[in-house]
Amino acid sequence: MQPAQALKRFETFLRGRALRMTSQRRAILELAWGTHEHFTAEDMYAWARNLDASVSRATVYRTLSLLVEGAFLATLDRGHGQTLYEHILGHRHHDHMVCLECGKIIEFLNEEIERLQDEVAAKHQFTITQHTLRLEGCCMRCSAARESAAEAAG
Amino acid sequence: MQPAQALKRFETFLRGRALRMTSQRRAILELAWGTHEHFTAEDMYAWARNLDASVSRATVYRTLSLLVEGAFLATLDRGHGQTLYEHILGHRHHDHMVCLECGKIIEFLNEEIERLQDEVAAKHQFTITQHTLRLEGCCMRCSAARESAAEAAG
DNA sequence: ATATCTGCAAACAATTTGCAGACGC
DNA sequence: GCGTCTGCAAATTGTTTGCAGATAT
Repeated sequence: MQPAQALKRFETFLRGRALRMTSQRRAILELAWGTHEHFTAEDMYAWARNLDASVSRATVYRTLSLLVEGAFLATLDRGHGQTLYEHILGHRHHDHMVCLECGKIIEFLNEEIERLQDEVAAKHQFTITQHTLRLEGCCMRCSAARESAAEAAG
Repeated sequence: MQPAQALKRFETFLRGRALRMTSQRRAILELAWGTHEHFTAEDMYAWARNLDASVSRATVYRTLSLLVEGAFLATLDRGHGQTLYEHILGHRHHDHMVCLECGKIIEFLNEEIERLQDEVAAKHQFTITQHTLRLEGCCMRCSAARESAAEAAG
C-alpha cells in the first residue's frame, strides 16, 4: 500500500474515533511507511526528530500504540528489550526467522502451517485472532562465518 | 523429570561451569519443579521468600537466567510486562494458545507443523535453535460467555 | 469554543548491577 | 583461603502518565 493511501486510511480511522490528525501523527505514519525494515520506538523517535526537532518521545509512543490498535502496524519480538514494529496494512501476513548472531530477520509464509494452526485451534474450539511463529537460530551467512572461523582456529 | 533428578543435573551443570550450588539456587530449582504452571520472576520471589525470607529479588532473577541458559527453564510470552517461565528439562517441546480474555494457556504439539518449520528453515539454509508458536485469541469458555452475554443484552 | 494533542519532566515496572560481606568448595 | 554468591540499594531501560499550554475541528 502506498503511503498516501495509508495516510487516507489513518485519517478515516481517526475520524471514526473522534481523534484528530496532527502533523506529528502524519509524520510518524509516513515514516513508518518509508521503511521496509522493522523499527523500534527509538528509531522512530530519531527519524521524527529529524523532520521536526520538537517531536517528543511520548508522542511517538502514543502514536505507535494508536497505529497498532488500528492494525496499521504490528509489533513483533518484544522480549529482548525493545519492541519492534512493522507496517502491515495492505501487507500479507508472514512469520519470522531471527538470526541471533546478526539480528537479521527473514520473513516467510507457509500456507500449510497456517492451515494446520487453524486445524489445531478448531480442535480445541479456540478462536484465533492473531498468531506469531518465530524461528530463532543462525542464518546462512553467520553459519558460514562460524565455520570458517572454526577452520582458521583449528 | 523428578525434582531430585533435575537437581542432580543442575549440580552437574554448575560444576561444569565452576559455579556453586547454594541453598538459594537449590530452592529456586525445586520450586520451579514444584509447579506445573507458568510463573513469573515475582511469583518465584514470593515462593522462595516463603521458604527463606532472606532470599532477594536479585538472586531470583540471576538464578532464573542461569536456569534458562542451562535449558532447565524456557521463557515464554514476554510482551505483557512480565516474562513467564516454565520448566522444560525432560519435557516435550510444545507450543501455546493464549486466551486474551482470561489468560488461560493451552499447550499443544503438532508434529506436522514442527516438520514444516524445519522444511522452511532448510529452504533458507537457516539453523533453528529454538522456536515459538503462539496462537492468541479466545478460548472455548470465554467465547461461550461472550455469546450468552450478547444474548442477554440483545 | 472546546475537547483533543502535545512536550516536558517525573513516574513506573521489570530487571540489572556495584559493592561489601557471607559462604561453598 | 580463594573466588564465587548473596542481599541490599541504587541504577538502568523501555515505556507511560500528569499537567499546562497549543492546536485541530
